[in-house]
Amino acid sequence: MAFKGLGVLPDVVTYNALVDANCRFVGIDAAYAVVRRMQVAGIKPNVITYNSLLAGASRDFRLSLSLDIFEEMLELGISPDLWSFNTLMHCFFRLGKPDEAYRVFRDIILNDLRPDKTSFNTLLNGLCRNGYTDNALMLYRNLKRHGCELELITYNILIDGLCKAGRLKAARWILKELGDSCYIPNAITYTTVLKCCFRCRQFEEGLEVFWEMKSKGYTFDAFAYCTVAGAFAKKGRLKEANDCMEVMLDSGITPDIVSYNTLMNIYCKEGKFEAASELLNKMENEGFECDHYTHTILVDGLCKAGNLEGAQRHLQIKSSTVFSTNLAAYNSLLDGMYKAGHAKHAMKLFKLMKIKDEFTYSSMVHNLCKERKFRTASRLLLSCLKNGMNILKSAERAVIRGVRDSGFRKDARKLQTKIRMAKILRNLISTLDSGNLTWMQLIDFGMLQCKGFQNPPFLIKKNY
DNA sequence: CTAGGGTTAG
Repeated sequence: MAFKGLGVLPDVVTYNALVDANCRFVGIDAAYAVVRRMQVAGIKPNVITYNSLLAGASRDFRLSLSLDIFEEMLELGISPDLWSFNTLMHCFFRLGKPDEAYRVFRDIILNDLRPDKTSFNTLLNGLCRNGYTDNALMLYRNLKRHGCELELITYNILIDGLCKAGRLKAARWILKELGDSCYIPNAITYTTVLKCCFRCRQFEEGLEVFWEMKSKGYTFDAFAYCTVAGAFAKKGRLKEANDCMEVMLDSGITPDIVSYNTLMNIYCKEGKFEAASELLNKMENEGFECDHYTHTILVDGLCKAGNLEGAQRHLQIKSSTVFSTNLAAYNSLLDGMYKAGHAKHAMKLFKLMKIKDEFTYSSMVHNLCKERKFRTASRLLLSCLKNGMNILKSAERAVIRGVRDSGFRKDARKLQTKIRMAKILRNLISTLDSGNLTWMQLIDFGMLQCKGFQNPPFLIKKNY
């Protein structure tokens, strides 16, 4: 090895740096190769080595690999520390497995490790992202009540989670509490609130926040610029969206994949497909991999421009590779087909689609109503609700109004009752699924840990 | 070595 020439031999710290760098910049497999090499060199990996691997697998959404790494760690006699558990918990939450994540949290306690601020921040974020905003709020309140020190990041997590769940009032409340705390909102807080305003169609308020952020001298990064440009683009204010991105590029920020996607979206909406294609080349030259946003933006843009063949061709190329499950792109194509007058083809595609979501159904229902096919529309609407999904309120209204106005007042009333029943059933099922009871236990138990009590093993045995 | 913000489809 090169080190030998210097008379210095690499030790575990050297290798750990190498493993972590490989995880971040090359890939988990390359990192694993380093681990094999260090074992050959007679150096034993330690908990830090494995934590790096775990984080790498988690970043790549490779759940089974994370579990393998964890198991391998145990087999080697390396006992996982709090960081290992935090990473694993985060991994499960990201994969939409809150119950597994909860089990990890329990393991932290069972292993006599005290959850730290990161554990609770990860927990709060994971709860929000998996539809447990109420529990997240409860946890936050309890943490506060017990005098736990909160961090700015805790507020940011909650504000974002509540906004994304559409709970604007609660988000505002937390924002107010942040104002009363010892923290000053940072750029992340501002971007979060900005995004929230745009989501709730409070466009002017969003721009006000934007100016306030500027006047307070916060440095704008790609996150802030793309949020604002994306909002402008959605509103159809393409000139302003373009200007925003120009300012960003002029300020010397190197565009990343999201910035390029934002630009691509603007070009497609402007109908500038040549510029879009040039941008695509530029991205590829700079070594960027197009992600499913890029492809969706292109497919949707082509559909809206009336180029259904182009969109279909693009999808076919991509579906042979990694994008066979790009639901958003298929939804775009479905809607585009219908709007272009190919109702039969659209229906065929709809039936072929194995995965559907509320976008799929809402778009179909809207288009069917325009065609005055209210029977089919109401059938689809009900099956959407029965599958546990939401449907756009406007789609629901269109069907009911359509049935009623075509002279079937009784049927319209019947449909309304059916919709109500389907919704009640859906909510019941989701309450059962959420298993609120375990979460309550978890939260009460978390309090004891955070308050500064020693681990009470008797309590663990009693409760679990 | 772990946690937070940005881009797509009705």
